[in-house]
Amino acid sequence: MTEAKILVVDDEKEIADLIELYLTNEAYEVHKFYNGTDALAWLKEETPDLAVLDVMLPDMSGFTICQKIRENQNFPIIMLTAKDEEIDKITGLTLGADDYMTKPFRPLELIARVKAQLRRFTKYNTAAKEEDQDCITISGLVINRRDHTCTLDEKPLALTPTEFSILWSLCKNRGEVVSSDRLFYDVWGEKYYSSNNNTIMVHIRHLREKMHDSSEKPRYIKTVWGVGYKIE
Amino acid sequence: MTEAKILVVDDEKEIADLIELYLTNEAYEVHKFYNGTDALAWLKEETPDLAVLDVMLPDMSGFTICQKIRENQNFPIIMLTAKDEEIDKITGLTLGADDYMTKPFRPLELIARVKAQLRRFTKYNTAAKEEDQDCITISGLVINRRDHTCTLDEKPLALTPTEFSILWSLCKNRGEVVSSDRLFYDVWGEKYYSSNNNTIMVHIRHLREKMHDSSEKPRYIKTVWGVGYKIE
DNA sequence: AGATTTCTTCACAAAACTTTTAAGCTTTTT
DNA sequence: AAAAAGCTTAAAAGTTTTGTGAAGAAATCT
Repeated sequence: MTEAKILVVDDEKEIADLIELYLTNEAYEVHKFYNGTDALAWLKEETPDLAVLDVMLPDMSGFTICQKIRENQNFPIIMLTAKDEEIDKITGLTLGADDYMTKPFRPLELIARVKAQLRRFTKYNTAAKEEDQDCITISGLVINRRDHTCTLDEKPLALTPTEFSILWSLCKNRGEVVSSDRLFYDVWGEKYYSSNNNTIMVHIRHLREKMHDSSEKPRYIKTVWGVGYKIE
Repeated sequence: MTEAKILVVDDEKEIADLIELYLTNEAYEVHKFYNGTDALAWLKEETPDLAVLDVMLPDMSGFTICQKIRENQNFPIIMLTAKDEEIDKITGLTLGADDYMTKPFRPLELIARVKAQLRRFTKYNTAAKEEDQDCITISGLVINRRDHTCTLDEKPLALTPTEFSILWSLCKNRGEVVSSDRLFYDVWGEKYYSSNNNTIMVHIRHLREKMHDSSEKPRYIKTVWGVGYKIE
């Protein structure tokens, strides 16, 4: 791809300018904005080949822009996050994005990632996004989102709505650690986002009870200390 | 890279000469200037592979040179700052430098960083390498940031969060020395920045224990005396 | 409304992890 | 060769995270 069009949004002027400088040196066409509103307005008229978004913007979250973009477009997005923001929060919320970097970052590394994403995108552009399933089976455990049922070794599991959501989130992200923050976000949504209680732990306990799973040597829901829970 | 061309600008003659000495010993081609004007003049004619710039110069700030360079070039820049300029640490990085060191510094560490930057730069510039940003494999050692697992010769390694972060940082910077300060910054973030204890050393020991690695003849985590640790 | 189920909070115990401390060892410098 | 600086080790002390039981609040059902 020659002279890809790149959208850069960051309210810290120096950083935005710096990124622009580096990208321009690499012969990219840079469109730079210091706030989300202007960026969104521009996005209505034009479509970049890639976007670099800061998470913290004065008028809106970079996540919001990311979501808006994903509503109808599929080009790569790289998010910039502050170092002090908890890493779980980042991984939890950067799902719509294709990559992220923590500030302060090495400009050259950003360039490298921009190039990598552009390569990846042009390469797999044709490949469709993963289709979402309604039923997941994990060794004896069957969970169905459509009719909201769950069975374990053929026997039905009666789950409460919250329990079901948590288990669904874990199954959907099978093999990955899902942090408490992430679970909270998945189940309760962004507005109730606060993880300063052990609500999730209690639900996990109930889930494990109903699944006859122990906390020490669990068959399904495993505790990843200091990180979260996972099912493999 | 053989015989990289390196620009050194520092008005303190002893320091500039010292840096030149060390770099020359490493077979680099050094171009040394005691002020910014001469350096900029030289930059109009030639292009180095890397630059080491002092922040405090008699005629202009090192940042100015840095910015001038960044107007049309992308080679790595390492800034030298006085110890008391705490804020400049960040500003230096964000204004276009790729690394920085506070004076007084250990010459060996500067060399390590020069090498690291050169390696990184060539790495970034080499042909398309479809690398997985979340999973690194180093001869038998596999570390995955996404599912937070680590295996050594197929066998799972149970790591604590801190151990995991340290090992990740070392693997991510594979081949280059990571100083204790750098590790501290990577793992704990800037707010807890203080390296006047041997916390890291203890974690390194635990890591080596779990990896069945010895400190005398380590397979993975190697001690680079006076500088830090590295994995190759 | 009253009963039932579900969800959240709290306090405390247990487990796991991190940091500190201190002593011994190795490398580098003087 | 002695001194200084840096690294390793081990164990104790401190902290954080997770698990559990029980109780009260909120929602749902009858």
